[in-house]
Amino acid sequence: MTEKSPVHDHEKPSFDSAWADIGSSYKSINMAITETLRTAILSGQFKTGERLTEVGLAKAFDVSRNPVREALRVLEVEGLVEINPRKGARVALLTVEEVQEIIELRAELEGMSAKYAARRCSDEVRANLQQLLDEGNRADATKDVDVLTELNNTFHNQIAIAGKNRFLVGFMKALNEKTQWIFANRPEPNIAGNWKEHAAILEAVIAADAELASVLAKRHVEDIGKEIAKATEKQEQQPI
Amino acid sequence: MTEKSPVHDHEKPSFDSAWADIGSSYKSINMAITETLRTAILSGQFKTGERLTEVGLAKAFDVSRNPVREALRVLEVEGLVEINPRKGARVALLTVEEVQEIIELRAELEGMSAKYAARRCSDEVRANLQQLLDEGNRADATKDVDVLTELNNTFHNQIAIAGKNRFLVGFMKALNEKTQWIFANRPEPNIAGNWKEHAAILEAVIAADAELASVLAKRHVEDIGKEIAKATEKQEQQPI
DNA sequence: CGCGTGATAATCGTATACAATGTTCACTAT
DNA sequence: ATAGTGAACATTGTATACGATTATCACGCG
Repeated sequence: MTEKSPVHDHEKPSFDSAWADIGSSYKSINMAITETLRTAILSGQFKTGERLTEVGLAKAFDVSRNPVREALRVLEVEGLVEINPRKGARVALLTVEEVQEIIELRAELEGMSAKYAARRCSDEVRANLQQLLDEGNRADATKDVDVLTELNNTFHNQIAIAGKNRFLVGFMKALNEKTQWIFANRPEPNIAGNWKEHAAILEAVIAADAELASVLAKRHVEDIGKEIAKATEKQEQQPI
Repeated sequence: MTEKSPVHDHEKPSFDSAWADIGSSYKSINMAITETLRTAILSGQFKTGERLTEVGLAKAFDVSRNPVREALRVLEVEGLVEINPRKGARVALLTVEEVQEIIELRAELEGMSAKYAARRCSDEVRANLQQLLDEGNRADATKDVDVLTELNNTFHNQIAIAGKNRFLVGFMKALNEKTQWIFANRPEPNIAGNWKEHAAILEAVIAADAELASVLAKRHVEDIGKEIAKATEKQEQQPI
């Protein structure tokens, strides 16, 4: 499924020693299935509410049910799958209230993250952010949409990482995924032209203006929320 | 393992209809093991870094390895267990930096939560909080430590719920668990006498003073952080 | 014609089995 | 003695098998 590192290197047998040491780029089937399923759900390939039977997925991936079960359990914790004992699993649903709550929280955390980033980013990180800003400005000038969407994605992650709080990074990753998921299940994503907002945030972070960065980042997400709200109204439905 | 609801009640066969309908208080073995393991880890029964072999746990619970594997995968997502492919699982480690980050984030989120709670709590919730406040004051007056620790736990959860954001509730639950875990792996928990801080927060929430509630809640967690830092210094070690 | 009812099929929960990989440790050569 | 080597053991990864529960659906009764 993936290439495995050929070196075993006689790493010290101690189980206690920092075993984050590589060697294992090995990916077990359950991990591969987890990732595949996750992206399939987030991209809308699997519709919300769609049933996910173990044998069905097992056949689709041509594996036994065990790795599938483990993947489903993981995705349940992540909130993407809903499992009912002895009933089965399905892609989770998102109510409009939950969508609002996701955006609300994401706005706060993005603001918090930008604040931290502005306060804490080292010269090295600052340089990276500056580079990201330059690339984005170029891509924005030339209307290079592909590069722009790519940069849009890295933007949020970079800000989060610059904030130097692993758990905040994790939470924001989860919320970003959910936002992506929301867009995948709504009409007209239609964002991507908003690099200027990102640029303003980056500039504030680079300038170490924590307060401004925080406000801009929060507002940025709230704008996204308005986009979603508009798109939702245009449709009718509730449980998506 | 648990009593199962005797009624089947001919629930409608539709898979799409709100199937959150009970019927299933059934708890599968993997869920039971997940919960048992989680509390064992959080309470410090399993030391951080301790190895968790599948066969070992399977024998301990007298089940096959499958439910154990699923439980371990779930706990890995929750951050309590660390799994390395083809190496095995062990109870996760917490560095001092991570402890700081947990507290930092918890302080922010607790403040945010209190702010939301103050803004949003309905009359009914307000009444519940008032009752919680009264009970706590009584227990504090009579130095009833058992009741007090109990109330301390419900306090944070109640505030979070009153904030009306499911994802914030989830995140804070995770962070609270981790805080509990930190204390379990440090000397002298030694808190429990701090009901007065809780009381002040509750009063602010009930009075709908969002700003005050937010500041008090944040500071409250920061105080907890100082307790932890003191206890940590008193020891020497790093990776706990 | 609608509604309970039982048989059948689909699906989940768990156990067992086996292959692949990793770890341990005695043994040998230097 | 120490470091390398390889065989035995331990552990994980995955597949298969079987029992238990749930869903489906045709059938007979009112």
